[in-house]
Formats: sequence, structure tokens, C-alpha cells
Amino acid sequence: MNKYNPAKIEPKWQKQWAESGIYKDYSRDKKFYALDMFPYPSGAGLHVGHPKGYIATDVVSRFKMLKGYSVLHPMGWDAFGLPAENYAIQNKIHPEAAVKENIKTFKKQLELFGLTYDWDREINTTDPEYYKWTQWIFLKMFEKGLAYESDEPINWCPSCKTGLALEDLENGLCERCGSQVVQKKMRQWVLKMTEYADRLLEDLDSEDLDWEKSIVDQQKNWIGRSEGATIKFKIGNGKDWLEVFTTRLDTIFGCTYCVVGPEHPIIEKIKDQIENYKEVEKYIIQAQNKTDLERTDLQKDKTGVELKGVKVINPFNDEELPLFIADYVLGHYGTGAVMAVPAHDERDFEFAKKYNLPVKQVVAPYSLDESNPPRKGKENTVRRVVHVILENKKGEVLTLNLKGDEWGKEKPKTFIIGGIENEETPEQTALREIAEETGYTDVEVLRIHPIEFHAEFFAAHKDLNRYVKTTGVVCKLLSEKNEAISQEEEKLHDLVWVKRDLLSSSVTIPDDIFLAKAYAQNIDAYTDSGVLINSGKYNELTSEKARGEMVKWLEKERIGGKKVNFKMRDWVFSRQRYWGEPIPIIHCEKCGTVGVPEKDLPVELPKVEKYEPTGMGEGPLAGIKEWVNVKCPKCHPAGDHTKGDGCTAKRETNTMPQWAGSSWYYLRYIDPKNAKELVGKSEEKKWMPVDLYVGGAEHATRHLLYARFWHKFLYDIGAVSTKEPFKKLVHVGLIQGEDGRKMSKRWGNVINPDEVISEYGADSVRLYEMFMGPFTQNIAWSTKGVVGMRRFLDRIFEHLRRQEKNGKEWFKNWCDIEKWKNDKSKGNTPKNLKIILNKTIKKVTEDIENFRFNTAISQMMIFLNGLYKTEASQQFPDSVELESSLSTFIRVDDYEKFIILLSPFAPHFSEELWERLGHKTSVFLEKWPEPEKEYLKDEQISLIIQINGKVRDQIEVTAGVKEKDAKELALAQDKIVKYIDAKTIKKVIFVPDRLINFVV
RNA sequence: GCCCGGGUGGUGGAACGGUAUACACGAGGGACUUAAAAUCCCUUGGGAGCAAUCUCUUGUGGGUUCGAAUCCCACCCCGGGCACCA
Repeated sequence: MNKYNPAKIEPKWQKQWAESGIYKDYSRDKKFYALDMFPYPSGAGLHVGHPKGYIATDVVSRFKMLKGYSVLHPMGWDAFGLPAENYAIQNKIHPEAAVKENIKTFKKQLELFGLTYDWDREINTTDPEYYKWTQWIFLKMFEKGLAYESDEPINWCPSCKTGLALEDLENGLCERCGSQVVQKKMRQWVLKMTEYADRLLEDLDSEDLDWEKSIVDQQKNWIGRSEGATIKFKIGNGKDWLEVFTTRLDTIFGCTYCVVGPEHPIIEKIKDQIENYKEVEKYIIQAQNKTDLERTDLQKDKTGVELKGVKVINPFNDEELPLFIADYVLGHYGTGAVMAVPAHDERDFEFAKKYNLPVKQVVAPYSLDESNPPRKGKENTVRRVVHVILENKKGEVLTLNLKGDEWGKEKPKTFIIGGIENEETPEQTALREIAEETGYTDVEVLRIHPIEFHAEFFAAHKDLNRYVKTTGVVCKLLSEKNEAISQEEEKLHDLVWVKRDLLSSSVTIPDDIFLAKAYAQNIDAYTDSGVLINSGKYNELTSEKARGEMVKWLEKERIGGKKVNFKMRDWVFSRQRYWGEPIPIIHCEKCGTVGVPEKDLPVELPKVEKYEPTGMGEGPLAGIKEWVNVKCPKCHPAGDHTKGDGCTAKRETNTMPQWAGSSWYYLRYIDPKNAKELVGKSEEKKWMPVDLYVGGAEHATRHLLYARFWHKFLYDIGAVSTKEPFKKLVHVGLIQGEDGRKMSKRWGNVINPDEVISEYGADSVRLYEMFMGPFTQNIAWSTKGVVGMRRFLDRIFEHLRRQEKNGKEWFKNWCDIEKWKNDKSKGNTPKNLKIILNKTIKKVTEDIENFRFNTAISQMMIFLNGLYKTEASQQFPDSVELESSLSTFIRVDDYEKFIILLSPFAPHFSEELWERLGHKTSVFLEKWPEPEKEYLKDEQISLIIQINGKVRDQIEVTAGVKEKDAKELALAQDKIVKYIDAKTIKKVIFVPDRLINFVV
């Protein structure tokens, strides 16, 4: 009965907080909007991982309240979408009923944690009063031309029987059910997200955003902006042009062929000129039948067919080039056609190798940066060592084939030399001679451009201190003059490749090697920038400069120009399913596509018996005749367009995707009951932007992109006042099962929060989830860890209880805050404790602000340990002898500061202690303590004494000790005397209050 | 392949370029107890030594520095994202 009993304490405070509405003081000057990604109320309920983010925002919310902010901390439900519907179908209940049921469970579970949610602002995306505004936003987009119908092929999930957005795929599979997605042509609603691509990208770097780098990078990557140019190639002598997109205009002189994707319209256009049209047609059909996965499988060889009889002309040098059709070129990106430069593009290189097409190098590498001049006469760089030939002093030869990491006593027979010219070049001749000289019987010349080069280096013994430890011998690189080369020179030298390749090989080089020769082959395309060669008048320009000049020329000739492309695509916005917001559109025979008038919103989702997907292009809603058939609002502008005679019109039967409702929900919390506007102007101004947003990283390229897109649109139409919705974004690290796997029913490793809470209390769980490690990191759950947190709380409780029990009368005096306040000179918290306390205040404050909850908690533990240690030295007095005995005990107002520090993490517990300390009001109405500067520094510090940077001793000195005194003290230490001995001190480094280092 | 993170005791993890291993878990020993649980105290990176003490240690190899887990270069491994985006 003397123990801390959370089961008794926690529900009591939860009830009290709910009734008093203590979190809902929205009248303070400073505001803080803390937002959690609202959950999808699934049937499985919560596991202990879900609330981690909620606890963090709750800690910050309570902290901000104590700091004097009005805090908006709402919660709601994202309940539309496939999982809810699939769950409903599986369990044979209506989605609406299922959602209702699940929300109840979720809410009950969440309430156990004692979170500061204002449930008066609870929202639910499936509530018609909510989705009225989702539909309203869609209508506005429709009005502005941002929502349009399209017949482009889209990703179709045959199992979920619906179209999907690019963002809904995982490795080409349906993100929900894992089915293979197929391309299907069908009518779809699409949102023109690409129109916002530039702004979505730019604002990621704006000051309105304080996001984690990883999420920003992911989004940038997804948006995928690339700057390049379009070039028009003339097709044969005809009138047709082929337009290609490239980011590497500087490599245009290396273009040896062009490729179009199988979908490209040009094929139909120049059909007559294609001599092997049948073959081409066959290839197109084959490509269409491939799934996306097959097509993008990189392991697979590239395939393609040459369009015989068709040539395209490179406008820069008037070369006639062959044209191919190949499915490694994507129809939807750029212009759906590319200029192929095998020497400088890996894909083109691979294709060229397969079809034996010429490879022409036009960019020579320069080292590292532009300030290094290109190396004259060395256009063809060494890239990878293929063979190494080693000789020892006895003239014995070892050969090493680095491709296979094998040693042989004999020289390899074949040596490959590449080149595209028909005649052997002088370089190749030289190389051939070297190869033959070293014993190759078969020297093969391939029509692959990259050329081997030879490099020599001496291998010496272990006294030479650089390189190749892994291979068991120490080699030193020498220049042509047999002088050791510096690291800087080495960077300019081909040998750097030799060295690296040798280092990364796993073979052991014998010790007695005297001479080594390495033969390297450039086996890849060179894809970096460099200096132009073989490029006519553009020779010797850097890639960057050449691109500029070339674009200018293209523009002048009117055959191309600058072009920016994005990987991101428009948002496929319709789903052929039941459980989603109806798209508020009416198709009229006469007027075409008409938006539902605002006054008729919401278009309610009709209640139906059958909501299974049909698998056809229409949603299940199409089957509900009385809902689908309406009057056109344009033909019947005056009255109720759902009644009366006139033209025939039908409602749109597709619904919105699950991401629709979550794209703006944070705005509705601000003004949840507003029937006139999506959010009231003044309320919006008061609360936006969201100051802190916490949620899973899996939303980086979906929800967070969609929400930013919608927000920018709302900004453009004047509905919101900020450009960005979320100021600070932190992603929450997963809590894995105790086995280290993802928590899931499948693995049977799910930990239910209800059970853990009933065993150890909500505060223990809160503390543990914040303590387990860095917030953003994935960490496995350990119930043992919760036990540790409970012990921490128990110890605090025990400390107070012991004093209540033992102290009796004098404790009451001691607890009399007024008394101590009136007589400050009686302050008696021992100084060492005072210092720990103030350090703790400082650290906890900073750590909460920086999401370092784990170290905040460990600091509080350090404080508690200090408290125990200090007080343990003093027995509780039997008689009332305050003056002497109190000197080792903490003063109440100091102790209370600690309770306030603890309160955001363990609110129920702290509130209980607060009451026991005699307070009648909540701890959350207190002020967050400020550290007292004079107690932030230790009086005595231990000064580290180092000799040559190694710790040799430490001495206790008073803080702020001068260098001169420290030096004298240090040199007086026996150990130091011993170490320094007869040596002379060359230098002394003194870091105040930390260390003194003697260099001898 | 490309882009982000990471790699520190038996475990989760601490450490403005300045005592590596804070805090917690686990383990071992002790106290209390008839006993167990709970609680409290002590020990706990490796190696050597009776000991004082010495010595090694932050994925690997180099470098910069009086001094590196931390900064630079190269490599290896793990996690996440993207993936034929020209």
C-alpha cells in the first residue's frame, strides 16, 4: 500500500483533466500547434509502436503549455480507403459500421496514455460534414483546370480492382495487397500536380521548412527535377522530326544512334519508310505484353529492333544515324525518345555492346574539379585493372587476373584492346606491343571504345609506408622518373585506379615482388563531366560550358532548347471503389463534365448493400441508379438539379483515393465546426502553420507531398495564409518486436499497450518509449525496459513516501513552502545537489526542444541518484532539529522544479506528487523552471593531465583555474614527474576546466 | 547502380575535436528474508598482474591534429528510399 500504484492514480487524473479541460486554454499570447499524423483506424487496434509519436508530441505539448503557450493538439481519424473497405469485405460488415467500431477501440486505447488531445476537435474524414470540404477543394481544382480527365494508361491492381497512383506502388506491386500491377487504359481523374513541381521542390529549401534532411532528400528525389535540353533530329530526307530530351547535351557528338520507346507515335507516322515494319510491330506487341516488372528488370538484357530504312540526322555534325525501337526507353518521360551516347551512358553502352554499335568517346575526364587542367594526350583513362603481372628479382613471373581474383603462373592468353576505328591507332599499336612483349598470344581488338592503358609501379617492402596492407605487401607508387609521387600528383595520375583496384582485390601478393605491371581496361561508360574531345568547335570546353554554348546554338537554329523535366507525375486521383469521397462531378449529355454546385455539397456516399468492386472501369456506385441519374445543374441552374425533367445526366461514380481527406485535415482541426468555410480566416491565421508534425517516414513521398500540393493550391486561391503547412517535421522511428522484426500479427510479436499499461502504468510506458533510444531510430521493444522506468518512478515515490513517514512533524514544517519562501536565507539544498538540479533543468529543456528525450530522461535519473546519495548520508532526525539536519536535504521548491521537469513525460505521476506536496491546482498550470546561472558550473573539477595526448593523471582543482597554476600543480604530481622524466616540454595545451596536455 | 542514414560493452544506447562506454537493461556477488519476490549495496569492455598498476579497444586501412568514436580519403558491412527518369 505504500507503493506507487498507477492503476489507482492514472485513471483518476485522466478523468480530472478531461473534466477540467485544462489543456484548452487557447487565450494565451503565444501559440503552438502540435500535430500527429492521424491514424487509420484498422481492425487490429493499436500496438505499442503506434503511440510513440503521439507520446512525443504530447511531451512537447505539455512542455509548451508549461512554457506559457496555448497549445493546439488535436486528433482524428483517416477512415476512408482500401484497407478499411477490404477489412469490411473480409469481415462482412459495412465499412461505415467497421470504422465506427474501430474508432471506438482506438480512442479507448489512446485515452489510456493520458494524452492532451482536445477531443472537441475530433474529426473523421468519412463524416459528410468533413468530406464536404474535401469535395469543395476538388471542385475548386476542377474550376482552375487542375483536375482533369485522362485516358492515359495507368497502373491497375487486378486484385483491388482499382487504378492506382504511382505513389501507391511498391516495386511495381500494389502497395496494399502485393499484386502485380498492370497497365490499363481507362478514363481517370487526374490532378495536375506537375504544375506545382517547381514550387514543391523550391520551397523544400525555404525558411518556412525545418524538416529532417532525410525526408527532404526523399522528396527532392521523388520530384526528380532535371535540367536538360531538347534536340530535333531530322528523319531521313522527309519532313518528320524526332525530338529527344537529354541532360547531357555536351555528349551530342558521341551520339551513335537514337532510340524511341515502343509507345512512340512517330512509328505510326513513318510506318511506310520502315522496311522491317512487321518485325517492329511484333516487338511493340511483345513490349506491351510485358508487365512493368519485366520491363524494368535491370538484370534482363536490353532488347530492341532497328528501324531499317530510317536514318536520323544529328544536327550538330550532320551524321546519319540508325534509329532503334527499344523498351529501355520510357514513353512517359521526356519526349519518349533519346539520343544514345554509349561512351557516356551506361544503358546506351550496354545496348551498344549487345548490338555491336559504335562507341565514340567525346568527353575526357579531368580530375576532381575544373581548376585542374585536363591531361593532354591522355583522353583515354585507365579505369579498372584487368591484369597484373608481377616479377621478382629472380625474374619469375606471376600473373593476376583481377576479374577473377585468381593467380596463375602463366600469363593470360587473351588481352582485349578496344577501339572503334577500323585501323589500329598508334595507341593501340603501342598497347599491342606491350601485351605481346609480356607474353599474350592472342590480342583481341573489340569495337568498344574504352581503351586500356598500362601503368607501372614498383612493389617494395614493408618499410615503405603506403598502401596495400590488405594484400600483404606494401607498395609504393612511383612516377615515370622513379620518384615517389605525392598524394596530390597521384590524384592526377592513372595510377590511382591501379592502386584502388589492387586494394579492393582480395588476393595476396607475395613478398619478393620487384616489378609490377598493371594492365587496365576501361570497361564502363564514362558518365561524369569532363572536357570535350572529338566535338568539332566545342573541343576543349568543359562539359558545363559546352552545354551552355550548345543550347544557344540549338535555340538560334530553332531546333531545340532548354528543357526541365520531372520524374514526378500527375496524381491519378480516382478509384473504382466504394469507400471514398464521391467525386462531385456530373456528366451531362449536353454540357459535358459539370461540377456539382457548391450549395449541393456534400455529395453523400449513398448507403448500399453491395459495395464490392466490379472490376470494370466504373466504381460500385454505378450500380445505384437512383443515385447516379441526376439532372444537370447547368441545364437546371435555378432549382434542385437532382429533381425535375430535362436532359439526362449521370453522376461520376469513381471515388477519391485514400489520401484525399488527409491532404488538408490539419486545417479542419483549427475550426472543426465551421459550416460556412473550410476554415475561418482569423482562426487559420492564429494557428497556422503547424509548428510540429510527427509521423512515419513512409509518408515522405505520399501524404507529405499531396498535403503540400493541396496547401499550395489553397494558398493560391486565398483559403490559407501560409505557403507551407508544416513548419517542423520529425519522423518517428519504428518500434520493432522483441525479436527485432516488424511488429505484426504474422510474426506473433505484437505487444498490446493495454496489457503493458495495466501491468506497469501508462507513465512507465511513456517514459520507456521516450527513453529507448534516439527518437527517429528503429528499435526493438523490450518489456524489461519498461520495468526499469517503473523502478525509476517507484524510487521517486519511495523517496517522498519515506520522508512523509519518517519526517512526521518536522517534515510538515519542511514542506511549508511559505515558510521557506519568506526566509530565503534558510535555503538549504546542498550546493552539489543544486548544481545537479540546474544542470538537469538546462539539459531537459534543451533536449525536449531537440527531440532528444532519451538523454533528458537519463539526466533526470542522474538527478534522482544524486538526491538519494546526498540524503542517504543523513539519518532522519528523531527529534526536531531542523537547522542542522536539513542541511543535507533538498528544499521543497527545488524539489518541485524536478517534478515539473518530469511532468511532460510522466504526467499522472507528477500530478499525484504535486498534490501530495500540498498543491490544490494542477502542475500543468506551473511555470517551467529556468536554470540559475550561478549553479551551472561545478566548483571543483577534475582536470585531466595528458602527456602527448594520452591521459596520465587527473587532479581536483577549483573551477576556473589559471593555466599557470594548473601547470604547476600538474608538474608536481608524482606520476607526471615520472612520465616527463628527463624529457623537455615542447608545448603545453590548456583547455580551461578540462585538461592540460604536455607535449614532450 | 544512385541518394540518404548507420556501424561504440552481453543488450538498448551516451559522449561542443579533449577522462570512450553516461543512463538503463541483463549478468555476477552481498544485505534483508524460514524461503521466494520486491527493495537496498557492490562488481561488470578485453588482456596481463596477488596488488598498486600497465596495456589494448568505437567496422577495416590510411591521413590531418598535441589529442579523433567525432574531421578528411579509400574500402567492407547493415538499414531505408529510388530504380532503364536519358
